[in-house]
Amino acid sequence: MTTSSSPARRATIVDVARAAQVSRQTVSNVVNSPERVAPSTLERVQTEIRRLGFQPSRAARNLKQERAGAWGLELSPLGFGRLGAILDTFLVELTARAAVDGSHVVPFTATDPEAPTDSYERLVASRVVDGFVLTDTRRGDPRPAWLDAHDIPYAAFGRLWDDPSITAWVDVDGASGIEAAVHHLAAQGYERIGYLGWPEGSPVGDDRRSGWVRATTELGLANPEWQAVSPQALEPASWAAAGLIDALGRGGALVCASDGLALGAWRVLAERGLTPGADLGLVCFDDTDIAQALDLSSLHQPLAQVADRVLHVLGTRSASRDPAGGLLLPPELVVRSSSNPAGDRTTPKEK
Amino acid sequence: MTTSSSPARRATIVDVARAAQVSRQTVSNVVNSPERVAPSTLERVQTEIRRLGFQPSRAARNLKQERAGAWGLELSPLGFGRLGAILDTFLVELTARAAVDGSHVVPFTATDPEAPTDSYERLVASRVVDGFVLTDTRRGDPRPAWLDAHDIPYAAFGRLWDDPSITAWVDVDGASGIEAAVHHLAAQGYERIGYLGWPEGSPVGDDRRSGWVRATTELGLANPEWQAVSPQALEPASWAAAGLIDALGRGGALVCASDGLALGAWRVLAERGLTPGADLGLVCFDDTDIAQALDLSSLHQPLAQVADRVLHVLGTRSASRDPAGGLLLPPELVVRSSSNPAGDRTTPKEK
DNA sequence: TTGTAAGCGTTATCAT
DNA sequence: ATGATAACGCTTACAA
Repeated sequence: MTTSSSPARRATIVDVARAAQVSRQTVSNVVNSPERVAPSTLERVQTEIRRLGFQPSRAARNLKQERAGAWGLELSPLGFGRLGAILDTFLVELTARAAVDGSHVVPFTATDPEAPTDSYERLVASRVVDGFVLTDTRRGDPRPAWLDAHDIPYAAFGRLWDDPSITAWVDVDGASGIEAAVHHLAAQGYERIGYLGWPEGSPVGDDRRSGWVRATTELGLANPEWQAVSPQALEPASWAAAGLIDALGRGGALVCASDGLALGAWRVLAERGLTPGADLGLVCFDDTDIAQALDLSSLHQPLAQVADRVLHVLGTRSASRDPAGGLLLPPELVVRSSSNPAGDRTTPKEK
Repeated sequence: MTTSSSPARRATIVDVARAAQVSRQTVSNVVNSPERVAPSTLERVQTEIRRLGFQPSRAARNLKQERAGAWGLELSPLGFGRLGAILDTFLVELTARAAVDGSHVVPFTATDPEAPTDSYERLVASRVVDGFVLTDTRRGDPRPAWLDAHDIPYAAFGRLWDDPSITAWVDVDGASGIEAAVHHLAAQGYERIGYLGWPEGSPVGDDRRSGWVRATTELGLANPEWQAVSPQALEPASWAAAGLIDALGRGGALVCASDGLALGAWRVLAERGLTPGADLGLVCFDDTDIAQALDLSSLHQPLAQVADRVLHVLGTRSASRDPAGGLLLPPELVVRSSSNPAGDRTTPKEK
């Protein structure tokens, strides 16, 4: 900002037109349909565009085209800043992908918890966004129906559990991911494979658990006693994990519904002087920084792909009930030392 | 989206004008300078505004006012999705505060690491943002100088280390925070207070360490041997912490430059059957979900305040060299069981 | 291939 | 207190 009091004036389409000795329409064509411009003119104009650093004003373009070129994303306290949150990574991916076709992501926070759609209403009414990316979808979520009723485009990261006919979503296949984890652990030689999940009732949690049930049944390893539940907090997770670890014993393995729960299990192992992998197999979900830091095998959500497909759904202005919609992507199992029975990870010992 | 193929047409200022039998200028006045409108007209127009759900189009307003009403925020891989990252929380706070005066935050990612200012250039050139919020400032950061040279408003979360005359920043006072932590530990009765920090050379790390040096000197507890360094990764942090814990012994305490480093120390304690707090005091920095999960005392960064002040700096279109600028906010020490010598936290024991 | 005209929705200025 | 006019910068349709 140095000394001048107002920001530098930026070149407009007229400046370029004047400099290149053409009409402003021609400049517009150079930018938007270069193939309709004679090569010589094209180059002359492009040179001036570069020289002047011209970029079309988004405001003017938006006004004319009656679209914002932006998608709203609610930053819910549920999804951000919590243990094992992955939404920050999703935001990064979404932002990067949106930029490819010149769109933007506009984050916003809910203002009134009583009226969850108010912020959505304001943003479309003022044409700041063309539509929304939903996250943290839940049963009884009022947003999809409201958006549908108001004819507002949207796509969700997470299944829309209420209405199977709405297919404007992309999600990660938790069940098949957990299944893969169980098979991986079995292949590594772990014989008793338990599951630490969230209390029944959450769609995501129930889905993940079903993968464990399916895989252990398939392998003839099913045992309902090797299951425990805990909310997403360290203390209860530790207690639940402790019980499971007792039941499974050395040589057993534990699949956790989240990295946060796995932290509880890891803590118990650490306190008992047990090494993840060597003494007890451990695989978790989400592959957050925690899993990476603790070197835990984890199911990595393909967030870049999710972002890509979410934007695709938004881009194709087909109905939210497109029967081809509803995409389930498999997570990728990242194998680390915690599921390696020959675990060779060393830890500092007392002097 | 149901069946119709285009989104619903939103009411414009003309619709309201027609419905309320006034000119569109009067509607504009009702919205922007209600005091200049006769009470009866005011009410009539406001009723129509509500009835039609009218909101001024941002694109039109932006075009007319030649400002975007938005601030750009680069999502750097450095700041997001890493262990102990707090930028996601900062983004939430920034977004919420910006909304108060109708502004938005537009996140973006760098496209070319070789040309770090390219994305900035594009965003201002197309008038998507009026300026920027900088994070992850570092020595030799090319952005402040570039923004200054191009007369683009900005404010940084984090000191601008290169040029003390640039004061468009807000930061958290790491040194005084650590100092407070040391005093707190001393007051709790811990006698030997060590420090686990990052290798010398990072301005943030050096700043934090200086707080430890200052406080321990002041208290007559200085001992250069009670210091160790490690990069922000679990394995090296554990090794460094192990050495320190040996040197400090029971009844000592450890201040860590970050929650990530503290995780390493916590792990060592766990493996040795020691309880944070009761056996060894532990205080860390950032108060991320990890500190909360492990019940570690931690220095909480006042991100809401930082966001508030950053927007204030951007709002007042004073120069970036305003001598009144450069605000250092104290972090708040959140005391948990890890700095309580009478530590009463129970952990699940083996059956 | 290039240029002309109109309009997107708003607000600042000036007149009534 | 209210309204007419012009302008912000761009694109779409149409005319040359």
